[in-house]
Amino acid sequence: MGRGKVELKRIENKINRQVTFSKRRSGLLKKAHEISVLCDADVGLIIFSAKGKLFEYSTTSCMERILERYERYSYAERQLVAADIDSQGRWTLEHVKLKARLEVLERNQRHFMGEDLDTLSVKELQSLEHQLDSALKHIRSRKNQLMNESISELQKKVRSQFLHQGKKPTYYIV
Amino acid sequence: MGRGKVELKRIENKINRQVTFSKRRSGLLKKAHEISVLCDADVGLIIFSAKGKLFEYSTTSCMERILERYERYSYAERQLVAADIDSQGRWTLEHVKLKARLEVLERNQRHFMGEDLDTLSVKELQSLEHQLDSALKHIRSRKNQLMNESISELQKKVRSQFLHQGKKPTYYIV
DNA sequence: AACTATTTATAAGA
DNA sequence: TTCTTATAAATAGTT
Repeated sequence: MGRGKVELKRIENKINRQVTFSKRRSGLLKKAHEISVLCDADVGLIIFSAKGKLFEYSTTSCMERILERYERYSYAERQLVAADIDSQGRWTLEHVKLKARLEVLERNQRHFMGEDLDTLSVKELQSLEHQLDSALKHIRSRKNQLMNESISELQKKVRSQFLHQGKKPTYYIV
Repeated sequence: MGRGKVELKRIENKINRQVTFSKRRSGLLKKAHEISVLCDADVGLIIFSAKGKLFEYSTTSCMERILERYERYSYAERQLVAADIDSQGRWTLEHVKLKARLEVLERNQRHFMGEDLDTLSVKELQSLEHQLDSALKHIRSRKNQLMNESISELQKKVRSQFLHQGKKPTYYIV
């Protein structure tokens, strides 16, 4: 659709690729919305640009809802092949949901701990790296804040001891 | 795109709706694939038909991977869903165990993401810091390994082109 | 499941 | 980036 045919392969020119991404992204989101309205379907669409920026659409405006539904569906497919979920009732559903969720979290956690990295692509590793970098910044900042607070607290104590009891203050390395 | 314009609202005729769903579904999946190839994007698409049948596409052929990446991005929302699960829960022993584990994992995960640090002591913060530091080392090392492998692969290709076709090799910055 | 008249998406150009 | 426009592609209605 356009002045020329395009081959289905990565667009080498960076500018072009970015422009095409922007155009096709909006087209895709639009069509996702259309099928969901016209045909009463439940759609979830996640797009990460090459740079890692996230775009999303979901019918219910709640992606988590559809992801859960997906997890449930695919987990059920995997684990309960022959089982009839309906006949086992609500407990099974809840259970399956929890377990699916747990699996995702556990896998995630391993990644956060630098384990189980073999299945990740360079792109995914980079995303993880940035996330951890940013987390470390927060952690260090909080740690420094706490340490500074405790230093101030100690200094205050020492000063008041000095003033009220006429003792010579002793300083500790903290 | 067709013999007539269509209004953006649910197609009332059931047959029509189903046919349109089938046509547009394949169009949507195709376009999702195209943008991912052309523009180097990572796409996950989930479609539930009105009847509840699942159709899906994901760039890496591994939906779980992209969902995880998504979860990492939009962490805050997950908390709400977890709360939702809690309120619906069935209090069986198994459930209690699963949920306890989930809670621990989720709390942990927040810490790994540098969130919710207010309740941690200096010592705990230091331990977290070291853990993340070490995780980052693993991640970077794995990333570098993958990148080096792909560089070697490319160099091999370039060399073989040179040897077998008598072409002067061209070197790119990778 | 095919066919085609039209609409829609979009590649290239401005 | 945004708009314009020629053309490719998708698809609504039909067979």
